[in-house]
Amino acid sequence: MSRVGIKDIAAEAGVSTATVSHALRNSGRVSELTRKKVLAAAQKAGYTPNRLAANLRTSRSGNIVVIIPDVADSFNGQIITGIEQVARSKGYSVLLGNTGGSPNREREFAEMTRSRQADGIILMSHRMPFDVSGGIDGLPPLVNGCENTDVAGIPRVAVRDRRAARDATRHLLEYGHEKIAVVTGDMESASSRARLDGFRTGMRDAGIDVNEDWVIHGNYQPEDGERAARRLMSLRSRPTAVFCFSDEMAMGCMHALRELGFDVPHDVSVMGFDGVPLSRYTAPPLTTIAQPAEEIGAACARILLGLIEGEKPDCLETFLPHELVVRGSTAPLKRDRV
Amino acid sequence: MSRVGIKDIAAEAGVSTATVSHALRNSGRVSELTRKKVLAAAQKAGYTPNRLAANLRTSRSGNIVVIIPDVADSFNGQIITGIEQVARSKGYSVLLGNTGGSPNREREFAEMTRSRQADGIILMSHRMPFDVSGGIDGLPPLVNGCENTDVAGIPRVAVRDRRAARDATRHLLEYGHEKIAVVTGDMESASSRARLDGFRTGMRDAGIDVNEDWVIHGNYQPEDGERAARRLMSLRSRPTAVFCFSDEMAMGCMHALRELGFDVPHDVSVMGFDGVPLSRYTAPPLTTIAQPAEEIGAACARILLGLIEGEKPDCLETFLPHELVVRGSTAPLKRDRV
DNA sequence: CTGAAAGCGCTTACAG
DNA sequence: CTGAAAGCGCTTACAG
Repeated sequence: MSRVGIKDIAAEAGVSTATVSHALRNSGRVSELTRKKVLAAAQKAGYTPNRLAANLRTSRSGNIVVIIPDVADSFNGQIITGIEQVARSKGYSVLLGNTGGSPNREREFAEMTRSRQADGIILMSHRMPFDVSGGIDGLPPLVNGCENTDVAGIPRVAVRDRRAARDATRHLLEYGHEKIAVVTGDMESASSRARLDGFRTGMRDAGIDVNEDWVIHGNYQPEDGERAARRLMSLRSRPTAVFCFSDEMAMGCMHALRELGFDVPHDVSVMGFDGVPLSRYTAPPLTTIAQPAEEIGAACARILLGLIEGEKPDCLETFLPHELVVRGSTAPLKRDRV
Repeated sequence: MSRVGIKDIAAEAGVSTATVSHALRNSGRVSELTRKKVLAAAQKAGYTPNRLAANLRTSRSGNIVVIIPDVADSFNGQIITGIEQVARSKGYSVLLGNTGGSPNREREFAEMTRSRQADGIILMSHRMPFDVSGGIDGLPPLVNGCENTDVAGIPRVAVRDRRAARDATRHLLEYGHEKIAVVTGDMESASSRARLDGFRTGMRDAGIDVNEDWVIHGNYQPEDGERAARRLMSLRSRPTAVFCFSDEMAMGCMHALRELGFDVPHDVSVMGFDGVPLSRYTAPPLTTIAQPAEEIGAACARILLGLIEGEKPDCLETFLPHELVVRGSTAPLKRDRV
């Protein structure tokens, strides 16, 4: 592999290593002629700069780490795609911090900034992986994606969760549903709490009491939706609609309902949240609140790279628009149903 | 951030930097007492080693790069999960090389080994991103996941694609289907060609001719399955079963069939390939060939890390077992159907 | 078991 | 516009 270094190029081109370095990085401090000479020598020698050396010298790794519970989750996958695109376009690489939701691993990945393996962090978690009791001044460049750490001063990109959940609720209300269940995300998460709050607000505005037996806590996975559906349908009094805080939970929910002999949407309407690509393909296709996942990721990356290069972000909260996508998994309430 | 270096720790502990380095890395060349002293000093100073410096010195980045078409794809997501787990357990980090199938980007990410940003590559592509006309001796540590580059000497981890596709075909044949369509992956890919070959073998063994109008080429995405279904159902002579080379295509296929008014499985049986988590949750649940995706990723990582540390792999081809998972999307052929 | 010192391959003031 | 030289913060023979 590339055993040839900047010294060899300097010798070959008959200039100093300083000049080679400038020419290679196009710093503009080198005459056109010299630059050409250097480039030719580098080309001829098949030279590739050793980034490890440049990294040490500049104290920058050129990496960002994205701390995320599960890469294999559809929504997370989209977020990462957006992050990667922007990072690459600006010469950065993405380190994968897959945590499975473990606070320990979140902290381990966050440590990569201290050990200089990463220049900044995109954090898709509601937990702050650093001690901020002494303020946030010592923190590395850090951006929150979707989730909110409840630490003031950390930039964040997300949809307006509260409003989005209220919009979902209104959709079900407009369809005549009053017996509405929700399957939440982790209630430690401010974003999940905001969604629940949006649901409650929507219900209150319509003058309808929330049945607390129909508030089931999940964690965004299909299994959680499945379990929730079984629980709900075993109740004496059953909901006519279920609003899940993720599409994957909605898929699990629909699956369980079907197995229990309920028809979606005629017996029970089901809504999701996220608008993942596969939500179009379920049977029936899923009504959902679509989030611009790739753009959220892209915006996170843009803000983080700005932070790394020393910019102050324009604003701490960037809200991207959500969209109600009505498909076949919700239907107007049949008043005469069993 | 950590402005304190090994020199500060050395001064604090009253030893040399060499000793600090040994103590910190537990090289065993330091007395227990000295080690304790050093560790205490490091602890007290809140010292975190600068990996950039260690990297330059040892000429190892501690990173591997995974070159993959689409992180957001369910199957790819599982593979990456397996890779990440093993890499982390051995102290390596994973750089994300999302290519969207672009040969250019594949090459760019592959260059990260030349620039020392990565110590090795897991390549989920059928294209070799290096010039191997002069042999494979100059190649960096490299492992092929699932895909096959057709370059001899590159370790590879996959299922037996040919056999797996034949098993799928046999399942449909056992259900009485003879009019079987396939939706393939990229035919540039040896793995997709092997699956098609397995299908043809299965058909031939049953003495049934393959109708070439029913061989549709896709690229693993739901849209491809959708398009294939529309094409197939517009034919004068229609298949009674469709075998898709990915679950996502099968989902798209089922969706289109439903929209066209066909019932799955009673009018048309549909099979997938991969066994992604969501395949359980489709309606009807998807019959598929399950691949041990996480284990494939894990095995890739294990072999690659071995290669990086100088081991020769036991064998160049590691085949992991696939499994036919029969669910509701396939059914015995109704002889009397329209 | 411990230390003095070289060096990994770049970048960057500084001087000319 | 160009060069000589210091130095980023570690690790590692080498010597004792």
